[in-house]
Amino acid sequence: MGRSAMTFPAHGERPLSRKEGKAVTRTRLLDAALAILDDEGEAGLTTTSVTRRAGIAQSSFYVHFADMDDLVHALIDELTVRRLRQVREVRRQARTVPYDADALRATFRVPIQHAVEHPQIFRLLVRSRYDRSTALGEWSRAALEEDRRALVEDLHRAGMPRRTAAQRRRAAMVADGLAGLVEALVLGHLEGRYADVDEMIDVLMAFSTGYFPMLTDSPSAVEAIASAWKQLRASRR
Amino acid sequence: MGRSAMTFPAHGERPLSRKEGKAVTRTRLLDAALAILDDEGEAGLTTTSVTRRAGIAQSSFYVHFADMDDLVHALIDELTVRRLRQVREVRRQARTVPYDADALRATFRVPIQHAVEHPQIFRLLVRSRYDRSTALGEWSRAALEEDRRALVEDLHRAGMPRRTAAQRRRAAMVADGLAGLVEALVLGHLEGRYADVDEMIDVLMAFSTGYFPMLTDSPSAVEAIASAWKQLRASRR
DNA sequence: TGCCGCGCCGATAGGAGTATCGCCAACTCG
DNA sequence: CGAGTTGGCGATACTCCTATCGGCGCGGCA
Repeated sequence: MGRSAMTFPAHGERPLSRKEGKAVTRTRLLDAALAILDDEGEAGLTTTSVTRRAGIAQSSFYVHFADMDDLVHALIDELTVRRLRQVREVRRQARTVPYDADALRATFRVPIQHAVEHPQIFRLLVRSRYDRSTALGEWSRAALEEDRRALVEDLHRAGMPRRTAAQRRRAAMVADGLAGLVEALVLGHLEGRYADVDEMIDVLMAFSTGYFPMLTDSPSAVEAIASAWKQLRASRR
Repeated sequence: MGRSAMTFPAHGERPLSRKEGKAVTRTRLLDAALAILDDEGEAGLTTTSVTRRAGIAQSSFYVHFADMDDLVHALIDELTVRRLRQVREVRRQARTVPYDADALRATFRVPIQHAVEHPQIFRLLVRSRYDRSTALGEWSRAALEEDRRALVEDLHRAGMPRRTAAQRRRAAMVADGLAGLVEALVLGHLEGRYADVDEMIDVLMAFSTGYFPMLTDSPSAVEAIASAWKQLRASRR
């Protein structure tokens, strides 16, 4: 065997070409970076730690990336591509079926499944929004803002009024609230507290009935909330 | 003036005693640490950056703390004391009045006000939960778990059934959901999207009506959700 | 009033990380 | 088949951070 300490993953019969080998190493560096961000946060992300986890020498880092910023931007590009695929599926789900219980359940299920399948990406997204001075922080805030904007459009399309600034702000709050609900339960799942995704969606559906009255700009919105309280009081006698 | 580069804040007429001066410096170091965690995250937290922001020499750090871990634990102790005061107020609010609309609004308002008054602490709490390998991560997860446990107790006391593991899990999901709702809207406020706390609480109240049927372990819980859908469909014809 | 304690300081040694340099071996292509 | 390319490597210079050392000046106390 040559000088290299690298061991490639199983790759069929023939050895990798130079280009293929380089691409594999680059992918290992990106995967290593994502894993370290998940395990140790930005403080642990160094060329030394990334290359060690990727299984190459520290100086080999600079064959693939100009510096650490370059790696982080490459990671962001890759995460953005993956999220665009996910968001496209969520958008399709939200658009192609009428607004009923099954449709709403499906619009909850898609992001939950993505988060469950890619927990490192999910955690990086939700934790990075607090980073003030990093490219990851900017990426996360932009992604979450785009999610909110799209969800607000869904709510308006479903009937939530949008004529005044207060109405649009109300819709944005509902969108933020829905995202906060999903995030909280997904974290519960990832932290091992809730195993059953359908049970999670049941609770999300229950919370969601709370904003239904807002889907019509009518007195019934106020009446529905009053009615909910009345029913609660009645059921407790 | 003596050798020290320090400038004390205004402190009435008389100069500080030695003990007072030492306490002031220690407080400046803790405040500087919290500010740096907020601005730059754990990666920016070094003895050099903390002492520079506190306005003392780097080597003076070791007069007050054994090392950086010592400072972080001292910060955690201080944040824990402050949160105990806050949690006590929330507990009092949740206990001393009957379960009605005004009481529920108040139980939302207290944590929102604390977060709005202490945004750095709020952001540190919610961001640190993702830290796997830090004392701040452990502190945050413990604090949020305690919040969830107390909120679950509130829900059970308000009537949510607790006989089976599924019922307790359902209550925990509702508690997590409520926390997720509050956090999402508080972040919206801190990020400048929502200025009016009462408007935020209106939306929280609306979402909350969604879990009301769960407060009784009766067929009406299922009927209420079905009724909500029926009302939605009726209002859209 | 004088000595001691101590909070602050600058200088510094050692460690960790970044980025570069020069070399090697193997792949690629004409 | 041979020259050129290049991905990987070890060594290293430089920077930044941690932690210690010794000194200074001033507050505190007997």
